[in-house]
Amino acid sequence: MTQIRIVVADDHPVVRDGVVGVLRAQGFEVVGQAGDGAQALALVEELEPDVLVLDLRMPGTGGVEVIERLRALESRTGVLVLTTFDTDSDVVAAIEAGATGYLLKDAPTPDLVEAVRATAAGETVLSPAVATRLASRLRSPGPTAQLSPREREVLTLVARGTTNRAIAASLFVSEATVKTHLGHIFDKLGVTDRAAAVARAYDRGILG
Amino acid sequence: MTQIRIVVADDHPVVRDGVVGVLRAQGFEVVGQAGDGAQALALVEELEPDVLVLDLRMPGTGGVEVIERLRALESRTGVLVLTTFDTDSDVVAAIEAGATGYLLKDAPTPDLVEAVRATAAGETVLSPAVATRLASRLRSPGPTAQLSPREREVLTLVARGTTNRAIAASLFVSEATVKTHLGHIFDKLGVTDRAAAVARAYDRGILG
DNA sequence: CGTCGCATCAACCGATCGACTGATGCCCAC
DNA sequence: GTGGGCATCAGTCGATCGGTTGATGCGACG
Repeated sequence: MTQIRIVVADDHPVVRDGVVGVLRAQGFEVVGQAGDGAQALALVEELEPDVLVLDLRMPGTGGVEVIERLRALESRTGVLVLTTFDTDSDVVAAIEAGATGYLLKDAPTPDLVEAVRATAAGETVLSPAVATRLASRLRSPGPTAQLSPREREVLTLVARGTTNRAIAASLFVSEATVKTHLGHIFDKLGVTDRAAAVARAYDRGILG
Repeated sequence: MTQIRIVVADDHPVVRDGVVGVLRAQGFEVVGQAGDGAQALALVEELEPDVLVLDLRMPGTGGVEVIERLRALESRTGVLVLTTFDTDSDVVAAIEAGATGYLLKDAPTPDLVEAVRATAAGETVLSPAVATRLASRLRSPGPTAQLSPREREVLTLVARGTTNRAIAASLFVSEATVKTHLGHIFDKLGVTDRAAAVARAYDRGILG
């Protein structure tokens, strides 16, 4: 079979070297490395590799944006997300954007190798932890809801200790509006007060 | 000069391989690898390397505990913390426990190499981001204060949306006591309400 | 032995919050 | 063109919160 060609994108040099080393040792052909999203995009467009191993958290152009743009370009490169975090927002955003696979960095090396192979073949691979998270997301449609931009804006201010009145002033709306937003936020997050809402938001990666 | 002997401890196989690869390529002698704190301790005791490259966040025995035990054993091995996170609590705990150096994983490879060399020589090396954090900590003694165990307990319940009265019942104290604790928490975190306190606690790694 | 941090409690008060009900305008998708 | 999500607003009400001041007992540290 033809050798699988790979581009690795991660802003951590150490991690990048590690992934590259592991993949090369397994006989894959690593044709390019990127330290941020923009480089990754350019490399993939130029080299058209079979697989892009991608970290989500990168300075500048983030991983999710990279995936979206690749999909927009109808790239045939499979995207294997390899990241440290498994917060709801990250996972869901990546999968929705069109990631082919999602692996956590604490995955054993053989799993990584197998995931790359599967990604090249167009198969979807998910870390057990990620799969569990997605499954639980499907099970409970209630707390699944995403916050609207305005709601996130309100919640961000709440997390800073801003009072409803001050939030209203800050956003140029009435206090009643702020309260309504907060009520919706509480519903969506399944909590009953602002302190808990902030905590849930952090847990889910909405804030932080 | 004699070759520098190193043990690498990280629960992420990919990262571990990366660090090991980089260090070996630079001519260091990696004499052992560990995937958790207990293994790391055992290896350091047995092999007495010059440097232990240590991830803080590991399952079971965490990095900070490893450092503390090594210091208790009067080990002469230098500890270079190499981790993804730079939250206040992590950094401070590691330094206080006796870490020789503290580097973030997004450090360039040459910096890592140099840091290992410095650590072996007993010098303290800090990531710029970490150094900044420490400096700002010294500058502002106010928000430096750590929360007492009881205060953390209260704050944890607050983050769950628990009401003061319910917290009081849960901890078998009066509501007045809870309020007093909360007042101290607000002072220490430099905030004025519970929502902001929760947010700050997450930012500092106290919660989460 | 004095001091300091921690944990505990009291009582008061004004400000704020969150629940509830009900309503309007907008824009997009089906 | 009808429904649905989003953003906007109103008004009321009881519950709660947060700030304040003051006080006690305890252990640690010097």
